[in-house]
Amino acid sequence: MPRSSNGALKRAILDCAREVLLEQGYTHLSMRRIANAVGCTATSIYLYFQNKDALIHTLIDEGMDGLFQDLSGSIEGVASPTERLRVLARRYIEWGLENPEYYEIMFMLHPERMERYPAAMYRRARRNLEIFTEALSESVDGKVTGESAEAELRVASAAIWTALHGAVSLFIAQRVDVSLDRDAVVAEVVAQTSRAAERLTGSFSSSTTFK
Amino acid sequence: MPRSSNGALKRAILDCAREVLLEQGYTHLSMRRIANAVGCTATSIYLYFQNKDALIHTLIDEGMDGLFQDLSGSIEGVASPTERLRVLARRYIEWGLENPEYYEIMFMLHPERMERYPAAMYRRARRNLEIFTEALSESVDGKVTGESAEAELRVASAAIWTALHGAVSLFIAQRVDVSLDRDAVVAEVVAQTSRAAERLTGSFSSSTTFK
Amino acid sequence: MPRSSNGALKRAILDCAREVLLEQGYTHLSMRRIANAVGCTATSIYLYFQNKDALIHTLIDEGMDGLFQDLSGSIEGVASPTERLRVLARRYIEWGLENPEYYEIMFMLHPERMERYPAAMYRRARRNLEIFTEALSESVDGKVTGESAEAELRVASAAIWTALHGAVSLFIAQRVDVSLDRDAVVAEVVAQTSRAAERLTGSFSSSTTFK
Amino acid sequence: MPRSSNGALKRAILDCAREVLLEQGYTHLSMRRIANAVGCTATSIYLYFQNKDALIHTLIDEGMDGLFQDLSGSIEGVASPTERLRVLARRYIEWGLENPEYYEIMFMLHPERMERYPAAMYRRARRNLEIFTEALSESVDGKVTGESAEAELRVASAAIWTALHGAVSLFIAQRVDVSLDRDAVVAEVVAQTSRAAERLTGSFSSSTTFK
DNA sequence: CATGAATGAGCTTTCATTCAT
DNA sequence: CATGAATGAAAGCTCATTCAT
Repeated sequence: MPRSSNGALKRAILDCAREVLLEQGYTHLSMRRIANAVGCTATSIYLYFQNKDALIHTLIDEGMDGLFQDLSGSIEGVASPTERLRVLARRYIEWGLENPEYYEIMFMLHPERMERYPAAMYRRARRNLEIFTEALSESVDGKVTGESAEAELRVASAAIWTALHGAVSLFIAQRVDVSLDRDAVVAEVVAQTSRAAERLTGSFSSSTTFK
Repeated sequence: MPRSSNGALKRAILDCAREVLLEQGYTHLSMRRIANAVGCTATSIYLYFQNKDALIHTLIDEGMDGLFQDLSGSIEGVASPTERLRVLARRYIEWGLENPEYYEIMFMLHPERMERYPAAMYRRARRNLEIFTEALSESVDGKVTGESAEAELRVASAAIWTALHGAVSLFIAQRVDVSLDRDAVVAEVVAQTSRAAERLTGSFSSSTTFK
Repeated sequence: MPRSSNGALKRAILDCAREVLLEQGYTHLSMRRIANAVGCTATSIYLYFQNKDALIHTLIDEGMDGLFQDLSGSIEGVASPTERLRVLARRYIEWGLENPEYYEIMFMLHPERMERYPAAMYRRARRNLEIFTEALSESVDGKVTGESAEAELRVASAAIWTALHGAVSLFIAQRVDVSLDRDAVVAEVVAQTSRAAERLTGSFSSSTTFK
Repeated sequence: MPRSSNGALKRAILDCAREVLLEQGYTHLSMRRIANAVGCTATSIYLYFQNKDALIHTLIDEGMDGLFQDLSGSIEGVASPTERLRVLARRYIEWGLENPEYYEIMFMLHPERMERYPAAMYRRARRNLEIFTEALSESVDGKVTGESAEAELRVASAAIWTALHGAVSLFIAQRVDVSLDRDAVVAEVVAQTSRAAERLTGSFSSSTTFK
């Protein structure tokens, strides 16, 4: 069953892997099943990927890149830094919900699999976090000072990211009560996270120090 | 290796399953490994649990109960509703980080395994969400009115929960940058979520409507 | 296809493994083939052996023990030390030719497989060499003296062993010209090796020093 | 990666095969690995060799020729027939230890692979035995007579060869106690074998007839 | 002359589960 | 109450080889 050459099969393998992922979940993602979906033998996959790890890493990398393109695209032309942060938050969740199969392997995989994640790919993946840190940084523009300013920003953007991730992952896992209006929940999460800037600059009453 | 009868072995199985879970992760949780840890045969496990699903569901149920006990205990004697919400948020994260093996199977499992989750257990699990809804409800005490008042509260508490879950799950999966101060991130997440009440009651400026 | 319990299958596995070994050679000795020969599934083998290595090591150990029993039995009641050495040499070759399948895995395996050979088994295996050293030692009885006496004996018995092994292994591998009288070759090898004692004691003319 | 045409690639394949053999052992010698080492595809190998067997046979043939050149060269100018035999014995072992990768496939392969060994090559390989027979023959020069004289010589030289092979193969397989002085063992083996002439001519006391 | 694409057979091993005792 | 014996399905992976280009 020869293909039209030129790596068309490689593309097909990646696509079908995502398909399997979407329909049967990561647990059932096996080389044989992928091969079956593609219409080739399991052996053929090894012509394009050194092993299963490499295949998955490629998939993750594609996902990371796709997410980053989406996020950076979304804030183009958005002038207000505050608004930019909000847009990012919203796009993150939406991208996750639109690409659950990517999202699952990107962020919901057992850490064991990630230990061997190549450094070059890791750097690309981090951009998805940095874009939040940057937006937050511009958003507070100089108002957060002191030695630990940068650390504070990184902490805050990590907190934002975890919150967004929580929403995406629970929706994907179908753990959020279906009787709730999904859009409303998303909006609420976005609202909660996108006020981080105000907190950092202390621009509202709450002066509580948390234990 | 006969036990003192009467389900002592059942207890041992559950405990050892958690042990295996903690030490080797869910991926490596197999009937044989549990049996090995217990000191019985894999067959024996089937005397107490219909199958692997049932065992895991029991484990999840125990975890859900443990979490609920912990959460309810934590707000006993806390008068301020606002403070109560904050305490709950903090306790949720802390419990998750203290009981990662429970948390992993409770909330980080592929939905496939949950599809068969028994209704009775499901109801018990929901209390962990409801406790947030209640706290939030008391926190806004009557200030959120109208037909959709209840829905709004449920939406808001779902949003809180997802944010908390995001933090716990990413920490467990070791996906949060290790160079960050974990306590600081947790504090930040707690801070972000525990201001939900203010939002609902409109007690601050932001009047943005989210697209 | 349940067996008569009590490890009868374990025995059958070992026996059939030897059978496969004899008929198809080590290269084709696979878990599946063994299972096929036994009449069980490959999985069942793992009930009795941790893995393929363990199975082969058991086989080797059995062979080593069998050889040792044979060798020690052969010299019982042989009074003359010189004659004892000759008998050992002859029995070694004969045992090898009678048990080619054992011999092949015992001494003709790639060292890679032997790296993991358990220490306890290794000690048992060494007895087959030591029995030669002892016989040689008694054979020269005190006539070889000096600091390096023991080392000399060990060197000489190693040389004897390698010669015997060479004959066995080449016969097994069918590399010796079939037109030759096998018994004659064996007799010649035995003759060559069993005069080692004379050499050590210098009881004949040859005083050449070998570079 | 086109070569300078005319079989340069064939040469590279053979050389790299030996390299792989030396570094990874026969077990890991696969067409793919050879191709990798050469820098061509596995398919290309089939342009020069009908199959893996043919490749290995060629390698064996080269080895057999190399050994023969070495052996014949070694006795040039050695006048004494007795000394010639000794030199041959020593060179055989040394050549084997210096070219373990050749030796392994030449003499330590499962007979299955040799069954298909081409007759022409087989004849060339035999010269390595005949050179021993000849040396032995000259060594006893007319003193061994009778109908079976030739057969006796062939038997004796086969015995010599097996002894030498035993030493080489066990050293290569790392089965000889590493605490022993290798040179001493080799010297001992050479000593044992090179006295075959004396035995044949009955030039020493031992009049034992071997059972 | 050389390759890229592909395969089928085979490998060791792990898994959840069943059944007679 | 508990086990020993056994299984079928599946996993990831490697191999020698073929064929059209």
